[in-house]
Amino acid sequence: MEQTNTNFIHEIIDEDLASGAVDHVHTRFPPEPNGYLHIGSAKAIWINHSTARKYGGEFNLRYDDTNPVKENDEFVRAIYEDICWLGAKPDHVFYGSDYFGICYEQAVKLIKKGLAYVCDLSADEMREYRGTLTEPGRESPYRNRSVEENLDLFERMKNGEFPDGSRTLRAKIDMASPNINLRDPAIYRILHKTHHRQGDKWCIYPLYDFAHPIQDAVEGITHSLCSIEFENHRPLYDWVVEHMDIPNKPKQREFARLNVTYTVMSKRYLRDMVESGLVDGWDDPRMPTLCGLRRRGYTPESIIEFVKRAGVSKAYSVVDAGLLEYCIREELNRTAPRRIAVLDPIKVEITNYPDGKTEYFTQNNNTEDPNAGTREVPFTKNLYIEREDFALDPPPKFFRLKKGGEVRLMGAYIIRCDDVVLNENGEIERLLCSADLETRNNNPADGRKIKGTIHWLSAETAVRGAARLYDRLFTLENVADIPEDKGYRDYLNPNSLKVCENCFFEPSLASAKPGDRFQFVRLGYFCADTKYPGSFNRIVTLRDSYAKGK
RNA sequence: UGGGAUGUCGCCAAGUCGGCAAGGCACGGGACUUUGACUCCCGCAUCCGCAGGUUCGAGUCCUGCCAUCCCAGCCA
Repeated sequence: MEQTNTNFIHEIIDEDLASGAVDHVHTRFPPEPNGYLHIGSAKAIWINHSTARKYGGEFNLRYDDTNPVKENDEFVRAIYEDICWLGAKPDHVFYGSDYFGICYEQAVKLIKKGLAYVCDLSADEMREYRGTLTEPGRESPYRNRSVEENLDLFERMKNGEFPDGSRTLRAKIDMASPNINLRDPAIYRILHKTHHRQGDKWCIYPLYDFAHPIQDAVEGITHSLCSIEFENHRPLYDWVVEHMDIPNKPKQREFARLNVTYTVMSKRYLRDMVESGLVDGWDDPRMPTLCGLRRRGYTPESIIEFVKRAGVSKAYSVVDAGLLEYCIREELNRTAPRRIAVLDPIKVEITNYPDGKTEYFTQNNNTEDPNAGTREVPFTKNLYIEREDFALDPPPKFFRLKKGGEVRLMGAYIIRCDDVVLNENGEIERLLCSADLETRNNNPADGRKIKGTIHWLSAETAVRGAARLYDRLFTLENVADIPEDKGYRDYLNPNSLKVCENCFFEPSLASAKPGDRFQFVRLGYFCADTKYPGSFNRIVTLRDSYAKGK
């Protein structure tokens, strides 16, 4: 990944470096292993990783695994895999839960300093005492327990003497603060639950606001870059950092998270869609997860490029999915081999072409890349063309095949449609065409211009297969099955997935390996699916100007 | 309605000490074209949430409004 552009985060760091506040840069990406990474995560990964690289610093992956009820090892593995795939292999991998001992020690020190206390209020009571946005909170009756009592109670919490929810450890800050996060936030809770990594070692768990700054401090993080909804937590983050006896004092800085049009970015909803069976799994090609995008055929480079182009600021924004599509087209136009596929075939018979004859036509593997070479494609009397490339009743400016009209078979002859054979239902059975055999490698001698060029396949050699067409990124089907109160319902598109079961491909595509990407000429960019052999996912269409009548 | 943050072209986003609005996507027009793709030209904010003020001059300073987002988990 190249680091050319800067942003306001880098300006902040430049100032810190210039003022001597720090002499190096160390960042981290701290996902909670409670789901798979998505394209929104890619922004956070890129910002933290590229910032570290730009300043020659280090980049940690740290699992923020302080809540055992939502986390598991499957997510831990998947996150590492996806972050590496993106090209942001971390210099170090840590687990927040490995610092539970340190968190505990720091909590004890806080108690000794009179800055934390054990509170016996229930969750409901605590909420009541907390006040509201406009009214200050009230102090807990347990707020002024003695240090000795707090120490004793906290130790007994740790030893498992109390049931879940019966007590918390709270930071003693200010119940009247206009910032609700500062109204004596709970920093430890009792939870008798097996942790995916720590097992049953602990029955008290530190909350995010307490654990996170400690994790950052312990790892030597200089800049803790996170999304903007944590801005309200910064005073608390600083409070914790201030009162820990850890020399490193990391700074939290915030940026706006990534939103993309038509895209559900909430991990909760994504999990819901997976668990309800609405999608194939976390790697369903319609999902905005990194593994979903990967299976769909997106490259890590295109995703990083998208994130970079979308930019970094603090303003709420929704980036047009068209930008992501642009990024993958731009890359694949340069790199993807061209192949021919006919998704919805219609038979064409070249009436003036000999039975049993086969000639080979040379096709460019990639017109954008002279080094990509060429390949030989067989031509025979019977062909398939795309049903859409013929019109019985052509609209204005229809440059493709019509009765009595001519069209160029790409890389081969110009043909004229002489007759249309219909079946008993009045549907097109096949087209009877004649080829201008003089036009193999050149234009007509009489100077007539043939505006349209279409792709074709020899019916004798084409191989059958399937293609899965996704209409727009991340849109899903079966809207009617989804309750109206689901937050992701508005993002769903009932026509999002079309499976073409009766496609034909160039013979060479039969040996495509899962993950191989191609441009199917005139149809779009496709990727051989990793789950269904012989089927191709459409990553994105080509820009389509005949839809606009140009 | 308390606090915090943000508001520059349809969507993102640059805009140093105030000096007279980058770029990308999208879109429109044209050239080229054996992918109506690609590529290449050209166009696309007299205006910077609104209203005042300061100034020779303000997107950039001041004042006051307005709008949107975040915060009342023993989630992160």
